[in-house]
Amino acid sequence: MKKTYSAKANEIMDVAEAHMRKGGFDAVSFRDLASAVGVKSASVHYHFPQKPDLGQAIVSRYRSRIAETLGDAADSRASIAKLKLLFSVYSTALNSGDSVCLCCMLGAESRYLPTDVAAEVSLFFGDMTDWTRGALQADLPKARAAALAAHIISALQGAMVLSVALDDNSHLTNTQKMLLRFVKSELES
Amino acid sequence: MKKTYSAKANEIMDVAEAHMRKGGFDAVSFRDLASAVGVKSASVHYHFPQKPDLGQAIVSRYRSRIAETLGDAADSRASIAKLKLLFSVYSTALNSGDSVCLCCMLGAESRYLPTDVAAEVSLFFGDMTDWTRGALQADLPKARAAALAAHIISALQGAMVLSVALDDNSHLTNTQKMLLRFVKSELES
DNA sequence: TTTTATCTATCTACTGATAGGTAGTTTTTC
DNA sequence: GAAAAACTACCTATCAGTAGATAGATAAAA
Repeated sequence: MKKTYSAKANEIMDVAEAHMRKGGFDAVSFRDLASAVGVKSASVHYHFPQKPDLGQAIVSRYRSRIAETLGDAADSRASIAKLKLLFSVYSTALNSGDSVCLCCMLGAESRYLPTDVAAEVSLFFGDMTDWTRGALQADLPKARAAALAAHIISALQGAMVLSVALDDNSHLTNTQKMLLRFVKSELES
Repeated sequence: MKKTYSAKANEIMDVAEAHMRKGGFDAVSFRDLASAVGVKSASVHYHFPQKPDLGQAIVSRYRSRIAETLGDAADSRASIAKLKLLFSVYSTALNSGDSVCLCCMLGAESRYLPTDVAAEVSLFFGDMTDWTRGALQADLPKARAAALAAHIISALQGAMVLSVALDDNSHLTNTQKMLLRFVKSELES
């Protein structure tokens, strides 16, 4: 199901993704993208006929990339180790772009996005909570794991917002510490 | 320091705030605002000369409104009661607008906003973490209260994003339950 | 010969912003 | 108290800039 794109299309998506993370869906324009990758705006339309096509493609690619990094949530690694891997994905995202994660940005704008794009964003959050639930499931009752997983993803997303808004990435680190503390106490009980 | 605005200016701010919560700063246009309140776009410029003026005014008004609802964090109410009041502010915001809180939206866009607006958003998060820290300070060491407060605000913000993106407000409720559980265990230890 | 990837040129719609005008109200001055 | 000045809250008209999108041409590659 994973679509492939030409090198130029990927280059366009790279620029668009970085820009979208800072200012949202409307913040990227075909003209800006074009000049950033050295073509004309009509050529961007060749690769992505409409803007929602571009948006959906970016989010979809983003999902695959993270899924690949996280791997299988049901494998033999310890729950805490998996959690730390999840944390590192968020830390990397924040540090490597000086902006919130793509889907945090687009998620906030959900009510305003083309439906195809919003749907893909919704799938992303499904991916993340599912994976986290899977990572905790070995050590917790199913319902507890699900509730805890949703909470973890929420907290991480929010911590990115504060980190960016206050220009202080320690908010993400702080929330990761708190979550780890909480999860450990939950695993013990 | 609290600026006052005419009835019409407030009406403009109401519409702008609601719209900005859904699509961010760029999603509101002077023309749309004007037609929504029954004037011409030039008249909106009369009340708010430049768009950043409007943005800052909205966030500033938002801050005052919430500060008034929360009251004094250092008064005699119990910590847990104060926390529940904080939660209700977030629940109300989510339910009364079907969108994330204004500063969650603008906070994510921080890197893209006019500096005056971004600064005001940053003050909002300062308000919130300060108040929460104040609410917890009677029962916790200072540093612990500060870290916990920042975590609570982060988690609540993120839960709003998931609630909107997944069109399921139980994410906010769930995170509030988890936070309450965590805070109670911290107070006991 | 068809496909791929680009171009030029253009369209309509909308953006924030400004200049300058007009009633109606308030405040100041004589 | 009346006239003059100033202020408030709007208006019309317009500007330059940018948005997404399309039609049709071109050149190279498969």
